[in-house]
Amino acid sequence: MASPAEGRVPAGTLTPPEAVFARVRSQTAFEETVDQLGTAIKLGLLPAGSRLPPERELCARLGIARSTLRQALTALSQSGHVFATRGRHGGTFVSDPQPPAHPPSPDTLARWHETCDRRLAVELGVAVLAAERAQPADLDALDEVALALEDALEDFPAYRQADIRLHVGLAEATRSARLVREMTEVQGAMTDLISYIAHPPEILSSSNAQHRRLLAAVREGDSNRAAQEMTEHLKGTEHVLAGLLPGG
Amino acid sequence: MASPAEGRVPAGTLTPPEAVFARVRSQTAFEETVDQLGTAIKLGLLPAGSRLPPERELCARLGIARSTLRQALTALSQSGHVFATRGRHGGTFVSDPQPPAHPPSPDTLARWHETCDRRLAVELGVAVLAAERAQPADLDALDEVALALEDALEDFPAYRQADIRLHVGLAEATRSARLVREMTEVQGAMTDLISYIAHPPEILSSSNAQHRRLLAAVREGDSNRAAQEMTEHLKGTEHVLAGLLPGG
DNA sequence: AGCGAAGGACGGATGACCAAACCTTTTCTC
DNA sequence: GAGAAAAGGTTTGGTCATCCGTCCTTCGCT
Repeated sequence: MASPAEGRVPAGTLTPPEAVFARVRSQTAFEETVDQLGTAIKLGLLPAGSRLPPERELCARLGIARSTLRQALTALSQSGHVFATRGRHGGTFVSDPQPPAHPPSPDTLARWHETCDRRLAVELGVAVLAAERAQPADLDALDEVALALEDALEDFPAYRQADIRLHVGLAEATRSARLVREMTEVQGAMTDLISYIAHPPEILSSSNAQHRRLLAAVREGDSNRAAQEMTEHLKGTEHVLAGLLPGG
Repeated sequence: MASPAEGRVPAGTLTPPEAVFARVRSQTAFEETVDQLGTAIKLGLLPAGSRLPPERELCARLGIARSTLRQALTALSQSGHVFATRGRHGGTFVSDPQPPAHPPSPDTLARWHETCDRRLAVELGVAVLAAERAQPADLDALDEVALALEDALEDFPAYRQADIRLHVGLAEATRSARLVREMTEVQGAMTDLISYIAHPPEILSSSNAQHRRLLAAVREGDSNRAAQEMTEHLKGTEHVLAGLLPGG
């Protein structure tokens, strides 16, 4: 290496992290829109039957052209996730019921470890910040969701739905838009992994106990304990996955 | 709301999170490349004087066309961060010395809170996973960096440089490419905030004590304590920022 | 002298995205 | 019943980022 300024490389940094030259691949606006809206629907953040804002308003909010938004909506309607009606009081609506979910792709399955790692980071950050910042009103809403969870031990779709609301709600309590967004992305990825494995009520029940302890720690503003409970909670689902997925 | 399927919206989800309709803005490949390489240079991951891979190889690694890469390299060379020499054994090199850094933009300053939140999540996740997964070789390398930190109390640029190597090294110890990438992004954002504020040796010294405790916890594989030490460490810099930046 | 490896420059093809206008359907109101 | 209003649906044309391939220029090594 005959570089002009030789021999100044500190030991240990001779090889730059691979991340430096990693693929820089930006999705198109179209793809991002499909993902964002599709995930919101999949997670129930946009409930079945609900109406999306009018296209002319929505494209402004998303910061894209109407034609681009329409491409995304066309894709979502072809996959059966939304449908549109014309005329006054028409609009684009979330289908009810939703089409059956696709089984996870081999690619998704192969990267499940990465997904869990990312989830750990997001959820841990959320737990700590929520413990510091959650307002009483937030906590009351979260408690209500926790109650719904207790009643859904036998109905996994309903359970998962409430579980998502709990985790996203916790993220909202941090008042960080970024964390809310990352939480929804991560929950979307987790849903892809989770939906195809069995969830006996006993596991959901112990998961609920962890939820309760987590919320208690958040209510007390004890961020260390919140982080601890969250770690334990996540390890639980991770162990379940490890037992059922390849390379566990 | 005269939707076809009325009255099915669960209480508490009547208003979908704003994140659902948030701007979906993808950077261009050109911008992402400038950011990725620029950040790596700014952080010293690509040390001053070092040579980048040949353009024909680099564009393949980054997954972009050569002309796009050249746009990015042109931008970086116009800003003085790199320069190119032609002919055999020529190449693109990181400038030495680097051009002076720009002062943080008002926009960056206004969002410093968001940056710190994101940092918390990434670093916390890294701390926990590093405690679980770090190999003895990783730990030895990290200890070496920690030693360099001790000797740099009076020289902030050198200190910061070693600090970055410590945090990125910790991320590498998690074996998660994603976390390494997020760590570099976050450190880049933090550098923008940090470089323009005073850092008395006493603060750096107490920061070093936290580094030592953190590494000890990681070495013992005690992820809870690692998370705790990391939280404390980050709160330190956050308090310093809060005292000096608007809206603290 | 010439070969080879590097950066540098050009030109066309493609596709994503945007902007603006216009059409069609439906329902509400007068 | 005749608009008016509010929604989705359609068309068109243009801009710009990006890709791909080709060729040129420089310059150290053999």
